[in-house]
Amino acid sequence: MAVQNAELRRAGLKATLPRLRILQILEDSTDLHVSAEDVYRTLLEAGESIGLATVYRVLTQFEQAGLVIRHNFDGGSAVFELAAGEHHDHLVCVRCNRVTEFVDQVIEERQRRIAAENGFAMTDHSLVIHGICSNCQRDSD
Amino acid sequence: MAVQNAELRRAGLKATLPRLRILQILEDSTDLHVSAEDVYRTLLEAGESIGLATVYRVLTQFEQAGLVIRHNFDGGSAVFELAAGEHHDHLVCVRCNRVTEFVDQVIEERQRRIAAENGFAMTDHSLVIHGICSNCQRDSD
DNA sequence: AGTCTAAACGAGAAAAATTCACATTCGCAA
DNA sequence: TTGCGAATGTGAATTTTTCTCGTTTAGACT
Repeated sequence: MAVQNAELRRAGLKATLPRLRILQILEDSTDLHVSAEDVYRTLLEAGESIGLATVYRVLTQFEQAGLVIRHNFDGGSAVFELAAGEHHDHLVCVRCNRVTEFVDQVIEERQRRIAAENGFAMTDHSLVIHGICSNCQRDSD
Repeated sequence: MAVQNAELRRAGLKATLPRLRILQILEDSTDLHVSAEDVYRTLLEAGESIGLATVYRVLTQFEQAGLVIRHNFDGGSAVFELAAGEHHDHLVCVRCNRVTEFVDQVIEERQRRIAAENGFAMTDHSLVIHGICSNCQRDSD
């Protein structure tokens, strides 16, 4: 609990109760990628009375502070992931939506070069490979 | 006009008036990436009375038929792009939202390998590099 | 050309995701 | 512990997209 407190301070955010709870939920989640609704539901289940608007606000603040990364995998709703650890990209199963992470230094390097060649100061990038995961291939007709 | 007609047939779609008009708009657009609203607005300006729901329906059908590709660059609204030509990826300016396209065979190849290594049957992929374009860098304070 | 039928359409309501407005509450520094 | 500006909760508003359903239309077959 004191840990999260320090994390928020380091990010330049006041350590308010909603922020502490939401950060805790992100850290405790077994699922790497959670939506605002997921967080809100978890809060309700825990009996906390934190508004959905606050969840959105806090997640956006976390994103701006670099604590989390927002992904728009499918366009339905955005999902958030703790920014802890190094950068990575994603494989998303188009059948079951399972997400697998990977890192590839060759791709990272090419991206830097491509941005430079096009005069872009790269701030970020996102690579999503869509496909059918091994489980779903097996289950298929 | 007969050209679009044949294109729709080839895609397995009836050549209805709304579909012909929307396909034409996509082909005529100077902007490579247009939203459903963009298409709708263009229709209104041309005095056509085609409903917004139809625009969404048609764009989704076009996507399923492989005529267009849908992107969720920012999460606001989806944008569509004619699927004509070869696959490419995107550089998006975080300031002005200008989009530049690029192709990199090394990255394409690595992606195929990564999907295979993870047991994924790759159906698609999308790589977006975010950054500040040269124009916006110059304009900056 | 005329007729039929399933598919497609238009309008507006509805749903889903997200943001806003504003009165109240809270964190924290003095 | 008190005060103030920042943050929150509620509920309404926006934005984007989908759904419903009565009407129209494209294309096959006279």
